[in-house]
Amino acid sequence: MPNNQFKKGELYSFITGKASTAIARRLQKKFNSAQLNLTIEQWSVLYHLWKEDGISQQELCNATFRDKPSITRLVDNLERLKLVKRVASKEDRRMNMIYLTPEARKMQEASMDLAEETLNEALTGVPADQVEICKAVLQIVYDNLK
Amino acid sequence: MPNNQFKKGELYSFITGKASTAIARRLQKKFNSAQLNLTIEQWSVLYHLWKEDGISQQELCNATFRDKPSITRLVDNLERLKLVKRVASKEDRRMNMIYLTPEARKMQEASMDLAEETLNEALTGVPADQVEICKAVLQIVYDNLK
DNA sequence: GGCATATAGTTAGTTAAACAACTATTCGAA
DNA sequence: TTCGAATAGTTGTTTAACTAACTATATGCC
Repeated sequence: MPNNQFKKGELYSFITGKASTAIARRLQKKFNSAQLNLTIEQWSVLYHLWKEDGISQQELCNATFRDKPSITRLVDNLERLKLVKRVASKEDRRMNMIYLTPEARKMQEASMDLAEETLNEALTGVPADQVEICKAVLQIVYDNLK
Repeated sequence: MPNNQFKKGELYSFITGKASTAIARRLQKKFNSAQLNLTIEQWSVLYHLWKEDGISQQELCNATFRDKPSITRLVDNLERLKLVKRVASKEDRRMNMIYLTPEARKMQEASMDLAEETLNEALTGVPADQVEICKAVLQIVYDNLK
């Protein structure tokens, strides 16, 4: 007897990710109000570049769980916004190393503060230990499927 | 002291919904393999119509947590696939009532089985009580933000 | 060295989401 | 009763995901 047999009526919100959609929408609204001219997807790329830039598009694919065409277009748009620069690698000319511009660095603190604020709003009233369980379950789900 | 103060390094996967994205991708692959010519978004609309059809587009907006233009286009595409029909309401001529075609009804069982299978794969190794906690947390998050 | 294969990235086409602006119909209140 | 506001739905624009097909460079094996 499988321990997680799902009843059909419960499938929908798990699959459609209502909660993460709601979080992303709230964060986008905060960005707009704060005149931060960024989409959530662009922010998710910058998020990894703030930790380390000068990485390849392929590394960004892995970090952000996106495919190569998606990263190509996101980097295109970030480059048009003058937030990143493609620099051809010296060692392997197939690779573009992606570097942040000073403007992009300036956006880190404000946007991370808004993201933190959004999550705190989202998790209001949820005990910390349940948040931990939820995060762990979502990580297992991700690992099971990737 | 807020009980859910998030450390910045933990934000990303919560906001981007890695887990639900992975579930949706897995389900889409199963649909494709099974020759079910449906996107996950189209399926999510049919999902509600299988419970009750003859409802308005606005009711579909509420049920699927989408805005009106999104539903207009999804219904456009479902109509092109001959899976639904728009019928102007007699009582209120502003409204389209959306009805399933017989072809759409035929797809219910197979697609729901694949969805159930996907969720069971996703939740392999997760104790049932932790699944329940996770669902409850995601519901609270959704309610906090909507 | 040369050729098959793998890897990095781009381009094209379809589907979808978010937002703003729009039309048509209905409702409600002076 | 009519005029303003609310509601139902559509259209246009931008951004993004996914697939498939493509170019260019690198690697490895003979």
